[in-house]
Amino acid sequence: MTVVAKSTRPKVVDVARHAGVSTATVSRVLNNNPRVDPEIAERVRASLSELGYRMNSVARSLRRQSNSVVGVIVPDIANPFFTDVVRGIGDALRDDGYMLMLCNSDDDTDLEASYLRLLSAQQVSGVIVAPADSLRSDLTELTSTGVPVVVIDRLAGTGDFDSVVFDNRTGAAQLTARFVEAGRRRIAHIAGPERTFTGSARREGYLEALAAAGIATDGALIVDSDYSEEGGYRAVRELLASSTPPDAIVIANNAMTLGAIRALTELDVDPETIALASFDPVPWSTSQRYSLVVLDHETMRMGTEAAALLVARIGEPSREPEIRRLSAGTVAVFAD
Amino acid sequence: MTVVAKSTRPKVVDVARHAGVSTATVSRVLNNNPRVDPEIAERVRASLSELGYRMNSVARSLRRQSNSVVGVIVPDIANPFFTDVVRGIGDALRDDGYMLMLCNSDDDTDLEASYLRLLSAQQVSGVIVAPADSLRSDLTELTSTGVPVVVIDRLAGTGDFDSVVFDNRTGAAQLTARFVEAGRRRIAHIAGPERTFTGSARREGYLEALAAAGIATDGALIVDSDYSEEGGYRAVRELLASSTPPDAIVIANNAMTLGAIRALTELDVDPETIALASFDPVPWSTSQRYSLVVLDHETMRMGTEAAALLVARIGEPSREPEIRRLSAGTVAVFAD
DNA sequence: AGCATCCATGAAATCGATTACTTGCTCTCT
DNA sequence: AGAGAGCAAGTAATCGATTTCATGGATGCT
Repeated sequence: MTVVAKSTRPKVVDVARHAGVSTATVSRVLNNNPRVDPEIAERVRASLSELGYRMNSVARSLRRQSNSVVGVIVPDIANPFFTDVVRGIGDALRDDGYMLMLCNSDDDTDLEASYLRLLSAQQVSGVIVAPADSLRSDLTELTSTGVPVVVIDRLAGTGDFDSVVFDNRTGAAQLTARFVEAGRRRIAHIAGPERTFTGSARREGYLEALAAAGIATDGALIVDSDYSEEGGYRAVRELLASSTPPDAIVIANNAMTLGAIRALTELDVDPETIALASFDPVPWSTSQRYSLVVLDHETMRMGTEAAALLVARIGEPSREPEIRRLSAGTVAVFAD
Repeated sequence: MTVVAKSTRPKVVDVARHAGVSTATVSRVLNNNPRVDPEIAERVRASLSELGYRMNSVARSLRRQSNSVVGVIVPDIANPFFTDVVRGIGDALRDDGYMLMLCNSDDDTDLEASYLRLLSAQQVSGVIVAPADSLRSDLTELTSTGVPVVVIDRLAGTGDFDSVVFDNRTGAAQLTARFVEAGRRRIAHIAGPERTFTGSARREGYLEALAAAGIATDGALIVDSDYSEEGGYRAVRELLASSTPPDAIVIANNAMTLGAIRALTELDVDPETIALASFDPVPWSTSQRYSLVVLDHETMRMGTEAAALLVARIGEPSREPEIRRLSAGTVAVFAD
């Protein structure tokens, strides 16, 4: 028989009135402050649930000057690599009571910058960012206002930030060496943009492995591309147009690998004549026609490590910045 | 030669002092209120940029009683289907100045409920949720506190919410009919959970198409599964163990399709003897061995429509709830 | 008994931006 | 000229929870 009251959210002051105590006491109960009479605490808790009290975190954040939100900026949420990383971050941070504010920079530095500003305005506790470019300058805006930042996947400028990256050079060298051991000699590389951290490191690893094996570098076997599916597609068509086509290709990321496979399929290249190697997870891939090995980074781990670094920095803002290099990873045979 | 001041973020009152005006005026300038002298506005803007003022959105949200944040809850961010939807939402809402708070419910109703509470506490402007289950009760907690909600992909309870869903029944019927026309007769169905909206609708469509074609339903050809890759794998092994195996399979989602392909590959089934049809995008898939058609929903559109509905409801909270049924989609030949 | 301690509790300030209300000036119209 | 409209700008209240500081009662110690 209760009258349906205008459903306005009860506030601490309402609870206080209902329980016959002050707002301070209610707040103490809400925050499990032990300095409160158990009996009164019980009464407050009763009022709390009777009135259906729901905390207003905005008010709390304003007063506490801190938030339980962490911003995450990735270049492309549709890329399984970043999806995995985000999952890792989310799972790890949930345990510490943080929520994620996810932003998709689309590899656009301006958009990224605007998200950084927005996140900073939201007073987030910290930001984890996979930079669209090597944009040290923009990140300093955050750090200068004291927002903890962790950079992932690609390093930004010098080592002033906590970072988590893979050992891309060694990884690329591993993949390349694998081909060498298998007797391949015309090993091509579809490279990521030279200006990107991962692109240049992977290229270096490839070159290094060739040098170590005493195989001469052939400029025609290195195609600069842009990490896109379409880029991989075009690169393969370019490589195969040669009179002396490659017998193996080390491809710098997963999207380009898909494009490469599409091109091979379209050109109906004999699977026997070519082998592929790629970086990053391609969990939804089901190609079984062409030989493909991928570097199995522990992708989610990049997320959990980043989360750990961020939590550490939030707890101790003056820590020395730390760069964690995750080992190159094991080679996973995807199709052979 | 400037002394590095303790980098404390300037507030409106600081800007006001610096520009020799009141905080009200500064606020008016910040909000582009036209009722302010252009000259003074200019002076304020100068102070604003000179001091490097950065809005504190938490304070603004508290005062305005609204936020420019929208919560999004999906069962699995790693699923390309939801990734696309989230992209659609994000792109659409960015234009309206909203940020996304992304939550991964992992198909766990409890986790989902806890996220709903958190989002509500964050005073988000609205929530877009793909329910883990048909959990009407939990969503009412949001609506009762007046938080606009849009339900996507799966309907929740009766039509009390704005929703965007695909016409799953018709879609399943289309896929099935396609097989019938191709002369297939033993058409199997790997079904999603009966209790899910999509699972039951897709099953109905399958049955409906068989009935329309006058093909008797064979219970042995319908395998109940759980939308997981592993579930699809097991289902195919079960179907193929029969003495009269199917010549086509309509599979209720993308993850199960991957499992199915894995099973077929492992069993080395002759691609000529079986054809597959599936729902939802599998953008990273590159299987070309088995014939596969997928229903090409406009997945991102589900996101943009949801965003549009949400914005409409935020603008007019008393709107009549609206259910948008996106057409079944066109059949896309993935590999044939 | 008398005084110091301790501690539960409450009153009120606080976080930073917005905005209802007020003030006082200018301009117009009679 | 004087009343009233119109408007820019300022003062102070406000959003809701937390927290500092003050208060008073109970306990312990000499």
